[in-house]
Amino acid sequence: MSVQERKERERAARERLIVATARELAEEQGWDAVTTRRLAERIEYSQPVLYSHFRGKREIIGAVALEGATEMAAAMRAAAAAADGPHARVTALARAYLDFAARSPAVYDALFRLDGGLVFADEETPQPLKDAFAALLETLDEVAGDGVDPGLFTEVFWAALHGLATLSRAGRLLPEDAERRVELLVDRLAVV
Amino acid sequence: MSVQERKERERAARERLIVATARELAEEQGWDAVTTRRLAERIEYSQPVLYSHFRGKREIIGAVALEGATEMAAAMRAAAAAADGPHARVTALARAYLDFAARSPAVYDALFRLDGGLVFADEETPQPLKDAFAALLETLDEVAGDGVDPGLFTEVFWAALHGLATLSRAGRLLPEDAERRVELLVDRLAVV
DNA sequence: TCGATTGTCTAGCGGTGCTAGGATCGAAGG
DNA sequence: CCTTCGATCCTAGCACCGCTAGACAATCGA
Repeated sequence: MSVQERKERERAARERLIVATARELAEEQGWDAVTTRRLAERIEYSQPVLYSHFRGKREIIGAVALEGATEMAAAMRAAAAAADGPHARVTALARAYLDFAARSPAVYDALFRLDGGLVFADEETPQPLKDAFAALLETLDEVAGDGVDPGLFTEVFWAALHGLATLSRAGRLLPEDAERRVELLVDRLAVV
Repeated sequence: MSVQERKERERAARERLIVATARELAEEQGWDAVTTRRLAERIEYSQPVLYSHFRGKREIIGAVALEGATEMAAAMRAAAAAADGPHARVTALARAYLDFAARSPAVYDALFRLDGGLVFADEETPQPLKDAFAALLETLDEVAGDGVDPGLFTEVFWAALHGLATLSRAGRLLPEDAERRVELLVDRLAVV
């Protein structure tokens, strides 16, 4: 059975290569540049190989998104853990979120702007996505305020961050005020 | 000169037809379905005619966006004017914004999600976009709070609304809590 | 009436996501 | 060791995309 195991290992390695390459290409030149032909050429296989791993381009985007969700959750937890006190924790969380969106725009797009065929706010939501939301919730729970459902509060806070992230990147907000916007948002939304 | 005037009128009418048809098609089947071929067929002209009015598909999206910005500004002003007191005004504004995004998703996408070649937060920003931001500012000015720049406050509030609008439509937020999210957002952000 | 200009269309270019079908290669059985 | 056979991969091609060159017809001014 060792032969078959080796093949499966190789196959899994190639799948990781596809996802990693798609991500690279997307970060370098944007998702529009991630065509099945270019992607296939970069991994040095022909196009149909991609379709033996994924149903289509959408699923590849989804795979990048899941990978990104895990990293994002880790980044947010690390930032929150390094801060003292509720207010500082929330600020650090917000900065980490926006930082991730700014540093990895392609991954952020895969997660929240493009259609990666992922299901949200549902039982069938993949674990990494649930976990990213949980990472937000952990820190925001303590500043939701009395009588306010922490889940609801997290949704609103998340939406605000998402709005800042997307509008900033699209050049629809003045870049120099980014930090002031974060402070205003945290000061107003979080109940300390 | 009357012949030339007639021709210009007809040309302008056809341009309006293009924009209106693109919008219709986008609302019916999404922007992906708005191809130059389909659009040309619907207006009963050949493809190249589109390019005698617009540089490309992107500019058509931009035209739909500008049209939408004017309507959105009017809707927000009407909603705010019909409410009494700062808190009610801001709530009405937020509802009007989210309502517009939900009712006209294609127009909202043209405005804020797709690349319509429009410039934001700049001197060259088209008037309808400036005016839509002004409509937000007018109502939010009175609830920005002491020592907070109304423009900055408006950006943050707008970003929050944008986040709610996009995440809701993408199925990333539970639909049934929409109203509660608006209330929470307004209660926290607006200083009355 | 004739030439020039304007307007529109047909046809086609290089690209996209995706797939059918044939070639090739390696593992298992005689 | 050789042969068979199944898995694996690639070539070639589909229908569609945004966009444009160049042919053609209609209209205008001289």
